[in-house]
Amino acid sequence: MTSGKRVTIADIARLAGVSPGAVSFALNGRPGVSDETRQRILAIVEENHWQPSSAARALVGARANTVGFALARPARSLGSEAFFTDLIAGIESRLSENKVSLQLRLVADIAEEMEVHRQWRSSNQVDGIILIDPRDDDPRSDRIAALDARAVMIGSKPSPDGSVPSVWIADDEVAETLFSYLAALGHTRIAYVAGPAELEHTRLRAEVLDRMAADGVSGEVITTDFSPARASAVTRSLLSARPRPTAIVYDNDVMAVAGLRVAQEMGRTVPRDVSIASFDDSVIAGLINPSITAMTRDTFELGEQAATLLLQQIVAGANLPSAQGPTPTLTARESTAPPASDS
Amino acid sequence: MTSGKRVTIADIARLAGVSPGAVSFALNGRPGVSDETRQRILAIVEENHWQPSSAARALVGARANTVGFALARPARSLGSEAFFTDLIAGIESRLSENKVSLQLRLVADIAEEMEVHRQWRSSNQVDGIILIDPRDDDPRSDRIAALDARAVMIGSKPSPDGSVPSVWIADDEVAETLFSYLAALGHTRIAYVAGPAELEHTRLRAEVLDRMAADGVSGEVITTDFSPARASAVTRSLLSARPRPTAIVYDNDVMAVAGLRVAQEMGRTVPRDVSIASFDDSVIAGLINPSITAMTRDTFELGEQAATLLLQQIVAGANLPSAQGPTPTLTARESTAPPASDS
DNA sequence: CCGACTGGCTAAACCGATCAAGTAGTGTGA
DNA sequence: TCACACTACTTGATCGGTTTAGCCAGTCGG
Repeated sequence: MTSGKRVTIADIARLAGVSPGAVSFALNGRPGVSDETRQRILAIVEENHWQPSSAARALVGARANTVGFALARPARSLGSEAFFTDLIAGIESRLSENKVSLQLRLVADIAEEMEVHRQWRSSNQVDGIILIDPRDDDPRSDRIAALDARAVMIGSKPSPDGSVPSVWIADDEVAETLFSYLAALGHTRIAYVAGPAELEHTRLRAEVLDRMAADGVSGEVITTDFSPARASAVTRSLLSARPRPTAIVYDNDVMAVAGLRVAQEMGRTVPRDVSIASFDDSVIAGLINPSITAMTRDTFELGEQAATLLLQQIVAGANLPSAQGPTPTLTARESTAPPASDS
Repeated sequence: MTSGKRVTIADIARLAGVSPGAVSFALNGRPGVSDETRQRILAIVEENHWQPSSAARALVGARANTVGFALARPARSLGSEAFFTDLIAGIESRLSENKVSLQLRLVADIAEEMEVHRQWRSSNQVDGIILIDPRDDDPRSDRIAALDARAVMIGSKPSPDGSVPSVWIADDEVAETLFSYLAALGHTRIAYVAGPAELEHTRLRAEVLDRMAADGVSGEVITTDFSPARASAVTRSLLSARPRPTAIVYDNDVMAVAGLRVAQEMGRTVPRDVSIASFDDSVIAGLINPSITAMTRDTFELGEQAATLLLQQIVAGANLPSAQGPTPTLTARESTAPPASDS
């Protein structure tokens, strides 16, 4: 049907009997053409299926209708975490509504990530950038400012003024909710099997547990590399110790499942002998036997909110304030109960 | 530091004392400049951190160094399947090595998918396109040909000549492996809890089970919408029927976990009373108690292979033959055993 | 009745690369 | 010595939009 040649603004102009400039004015809703002419042009555009060339637009510095996301994580490990798929799906879902595409790129480290940001910016390939995994003294924030790019950081707290605004989840509140729930059930010895120590949320959650010593809860924090193997080993030694914890909280659902299995292999009944909970929820956590108590966070919505903030900033052409993301809620399931009176 | 103005080929030309055209020749390794001049130009390029403008390149029809992937799946459900994250990670991993980006877009249906393909093509935004979920009489193949675009289909069989080449996983062989394994254990009544009937691999797998009637295996196929709720309901009725199956195979791990739980709730011991297996593996499948026998496929590598084929086609400027993807292997775990002698 | 202003449009420059065509300058062969 | 080829460039067109400057006709104010 429609053969090779692409329909350009010049074609439309010829058909409408006006100049290319006039067509551009009409299309972009700016003054310079009469309403009558505008309607005629728009009709012809419609009729001939004209599509703007994003390359040409990008060249003159207009919108690229694309947002970039460079991810500095090991590619092989991404799949085991539903987090990223949900996040990306959420981001994309909001972007799609606005006919904006997502440019995804896996990079080795922060240095390469920043290099990619520069390329994207300098060639006008993206209108905005999404950042994740904030760290202390993050070099990316300054770089983004130097590039004069719009961006959002997905993190654990509001950004300081002048740096990249964030969409954040209050990890301390999340920890407060889960640990308090266990304490209210009567647990006084709680172990927290965490991720790597350098992650911000690990620190925030551990601090909450520490503070609960005031309420008579003795907490123990063990950091891991997130691997199920480590989780199994840690669980085994926790349950062999004396006195042993009556509740174990894991940083994610995969580790919790691994821990649950170890407990069962050691002959403990969950939740009678030990309660188990996770900071991360998933479909599986609710299906397993016993189902696992977890903090449910709406990662999809987190992605949507980040995309929304970014799009708003792009339209405004300026930074906007940080925004709090969806608040995780406690989903109590079968794996938690008051501790057995004897222990 | 490096302030606003972007470094263009004209800047480099001025610094090197040559014309912009000469710089272009030097950069693209084509004849027309002396080796000496070329070296000088490249040094200046390096020194001044010149970066090509992809917009300008795209405008003249050169490579965009981007590959497009429009996904017609409900955004909310993507996260529960590790498949997509792994696939995308695999694709991206190979693309990154070649400094190529992935343009991801979620769309509502095939019509919108094709519309996006047209936009991408007509504005030279992507060099190639990835397709997934082939269907009978797929309209996308013709459209891709009309756009004269490079593409790969991720599917279940080699593509017919002239259409979009595929990277495929032999779903019939996969089914053969798993069903035969169960038959060899002594199972003669096998149920298959499948996905939607319109998916190609559902049909292929079901056909394999049907053919096994010749070997004395009576199979039953129940299609679902992939939801754990349906899987639970189906499992409950399967295990209440008489005679009931001694083995149940699920299309993915989430459904298998749901089925396992139902069996346990009904007082059946797995695998003594009923064997359970899945066509899809995951970390969780190996951690759960009992761990679930599954067909392990290397989705990451599948993505890598698809990206490789696509990149090769882009370089060649022509279609290449379909290629077989990584062969899934059986991972036997605790959830399968010979059927109890009585039943 | 003249100048200033305004609405509606055109012409042309521009963005940053690629590439075909053209032009010096040198060397080669008859 | 002239034609010819070859090297090493330069010039200028080109892609498809956006945008500035300018033109013309009509209107208004004084």
